[in-house]
Amino acid sequence: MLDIKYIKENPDEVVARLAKKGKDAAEDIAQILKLDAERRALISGTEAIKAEQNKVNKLIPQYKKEGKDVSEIFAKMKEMSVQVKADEEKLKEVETLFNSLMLGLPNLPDEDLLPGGKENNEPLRYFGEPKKFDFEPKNHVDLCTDLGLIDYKRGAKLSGAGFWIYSGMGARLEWALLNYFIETHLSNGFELMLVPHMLGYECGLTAGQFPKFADDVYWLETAEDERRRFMLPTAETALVSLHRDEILTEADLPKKYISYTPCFRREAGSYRADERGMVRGHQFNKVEMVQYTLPEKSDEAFEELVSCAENLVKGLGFHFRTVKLAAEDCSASMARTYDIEINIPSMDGYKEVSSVSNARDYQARRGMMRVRRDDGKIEFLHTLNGSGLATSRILPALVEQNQLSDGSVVVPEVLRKYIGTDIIKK
RNA sequence: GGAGAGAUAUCGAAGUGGUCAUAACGGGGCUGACUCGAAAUCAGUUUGUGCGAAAGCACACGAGGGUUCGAAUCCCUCUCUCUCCGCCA
Repeated sequence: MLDIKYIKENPDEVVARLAKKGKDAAEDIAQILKLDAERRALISGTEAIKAEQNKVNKLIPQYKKEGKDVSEIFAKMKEMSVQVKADEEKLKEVETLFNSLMLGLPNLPDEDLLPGGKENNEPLRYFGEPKKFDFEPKNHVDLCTDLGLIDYKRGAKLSGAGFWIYSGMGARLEWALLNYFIETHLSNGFELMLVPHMLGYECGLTAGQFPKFADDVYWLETAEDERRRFMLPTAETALVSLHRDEILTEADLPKKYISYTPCFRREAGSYRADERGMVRGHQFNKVEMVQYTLPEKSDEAFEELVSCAENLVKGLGFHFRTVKLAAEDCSASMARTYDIEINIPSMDGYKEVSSVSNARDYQARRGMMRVRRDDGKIEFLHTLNGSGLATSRILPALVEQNQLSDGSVVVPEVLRKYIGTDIIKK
């Protein structure tokens, strides 16, 4: 959520910056400003009556004690109470509309981002060289099937398209990756949290996924009188609500969390022919990093998260690049995002394995997450998140980049201690 | 699944229709006094949100509704916590 005071003072700038994100917000902003004026007029009007009510109210016990007639006062009070009720109803209407417009506004992109979409994404740095093969490399679907790493058929049997089973060495490899990620993060001072995989609506709202993208997640069927819950699409949705409605102290920050969870996404209509195998499924495994920081420390934390993600990929020995996303390619909640993309030889170009973002105070405002400064002042803190990492793109890249001419796959050094072998053969 | 109890500030807790919400009483924290220092003691201080240029005003007793001139207090719905019974990895 954006700051209404900021919008009020800089409406044109807000519209211009949102335009960079591909959002024409001129009408919404105009409407918001109108509703805000209405809202404040109603508030001060109602409060004046309430103050009068309170004053009169104090007289009643006194009058009664003295045996005076209170019927006149009662009549006056009734009148005021009717007025207040009417005003409050109106206010509620205005605020409902105001809030829904405010919640619909995306975050402001940072000033230095290029406008527009993917075409304006800017690669910042490359690591390593693309893999060259002196034989015809196989794609990861064939490799994984041949080596018995992934059982696509039985995955589909169990749950349908978009699901697969990690089997045999594939499951070992997947688990090894997760172990490698988690151990690395722990050594970098992150705290591991194992969170619920079913979440309440407020979590999605705070993270910024709701109300707009509420249809992109799986909702659990619940009884009429039961709280509605959805399967989390990323651990960020849980981790970013950890401190909802809390006031942390300056000494509490930064909070550095990681969590491993499966991620559940409907991915309705987004399935593409070139995304075979496990590149885009309804369930995938991911370790997520989240930081809560002081506002002035979030840029530093952002760089830290990017390098944490980069180091994980480096550790696996992969060629990758880090890309600064153009404004429109950043998700709605985020002020800036860098993607780490690796090369999957059978696919054109690069695929995202990590996305690191700074939400600044956007999520903090939605979830009332604040920090009490040492001088006693209270302000919104900043939240950041990044994948560290999602395995569903790493494993295809791993088997494709590390394949040998006989179809076996070399296990990266860092994973060997978890698997107990340096090569996966038929 | 059945039965019951509860939710008030930083913690425990009082308040059962108005004069009792910064909120009794007790503890904790902070500041000061006493002290070489500490403990003990004494004094002071210690919620958040909204509106407002400010003074200030309003709101909040788990959440949302209702009754009433007036609700922490009465009524309804929901959320959460605890206890007992049943079931159970």
